[in-house]
Amino acid sequence: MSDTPLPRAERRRRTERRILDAARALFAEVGFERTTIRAVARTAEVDPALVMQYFGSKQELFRRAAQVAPPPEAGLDADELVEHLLGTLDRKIGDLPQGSLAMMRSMLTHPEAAASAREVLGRQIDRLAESIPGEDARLRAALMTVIMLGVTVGHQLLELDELRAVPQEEIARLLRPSLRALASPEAS
Amino acid sequence: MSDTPLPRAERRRRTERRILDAARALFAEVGFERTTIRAVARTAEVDPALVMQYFGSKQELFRRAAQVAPPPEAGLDADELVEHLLGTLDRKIGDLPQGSLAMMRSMLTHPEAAASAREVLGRQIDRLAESIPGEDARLRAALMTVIMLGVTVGHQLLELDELRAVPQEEIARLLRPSLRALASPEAS
DNA sequence: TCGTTGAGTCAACGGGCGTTGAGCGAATTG
DNA sequence: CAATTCGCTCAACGCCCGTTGACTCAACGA
Repeated sequence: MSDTPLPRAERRRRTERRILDAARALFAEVGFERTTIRAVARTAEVDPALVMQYFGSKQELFRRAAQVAPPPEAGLDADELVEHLLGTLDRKIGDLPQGSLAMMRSMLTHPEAAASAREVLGRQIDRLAESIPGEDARLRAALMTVIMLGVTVGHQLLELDELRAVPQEEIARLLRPSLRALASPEAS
Repeated sequence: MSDTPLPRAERRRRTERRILDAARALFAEVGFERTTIRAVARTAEVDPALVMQYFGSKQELFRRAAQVAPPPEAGLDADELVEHLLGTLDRKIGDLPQGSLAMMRSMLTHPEAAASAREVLGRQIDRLAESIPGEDARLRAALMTVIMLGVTVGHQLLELDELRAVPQEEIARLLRPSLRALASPEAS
């Protein structure tokens, strides 16, 4: 068997990664307060003291683990914007979204997560508002944003059967007119 | 001064109420995990042991404090339904809504709160679906529900400036077409 | 080969938590 | 007025948490 004992630096990197992965999964699953350093360490098969040694504090570990997806780029028209938002719906698995879930899971109870969520949503609102005409662009942008927030919370965090039972395209199809109504102001 | 020493039963009732009010406020503000029996007792100006004596456990205290608003009645048509939903937007202050906030604040991190939220939202989806024609009524109802959820979370819990800055009627006005698009299926 | 580094462990700390049981003293009851 | 009830407090319990400092030992560099 290939038992090259692995160089020290590589071992270190892998261990840190394992801790970060474990933290991400736990933060995403049960949120900041119910995730313990001890549980993270156990999952990563490591001593709790090592988690502290690498990340300094639980708060800092959370900061490193809970990363959020970047907001959409500027310079889209209203329809492109809607499609971009709907496109974000399907990112369920993988690395970055797991971090986003951790952030969202904790945003109602952990102050720092709330601050971060506000900042990210604020940036998304800014981007959206640039592409929406009219006086109340910011409010419309905010509503589009919280609509997506609600769908995500209901789907990913509360795991509502009604949303989980159908493919993402079906949700996107039904949601499209609602978002369009907000993206392009006109007589209804 | 009127120093009628208050009958025992009355004192008891008032104390229990004070505890319940304190619990509601704290659960609504920081959620289940960060709310401590000791803090509730301090706020209600009472000994922590008394809270236990009256409510048995922190979990049971939460159950009593975090009550949710009843779902809409059945038998409305689509437009009435939309108006009913929009009407629920303004309940910011008062007693029952404080309980709802407590529930919502904790639903992403406290399992029992999550279960309760799922149940309440499920009932609301049921009610809405009854009044919506078409094959995908339940999915449409679910989307209307999570849209309102998103607005409420953004407004009441995350306290997004963009939503707090405008009167509730303005939000209702902009949201109405989006909800109508889901409530009454037709070619867009 | 041998001293040095550094990844990883171990045992313990101080503190806050939910919870409990004994007790006090004023309102109630006969 | 004596006996009893009961609202309420006090002091403590065991537990788990985040965090720390001393330690072990294999990989490394000279």
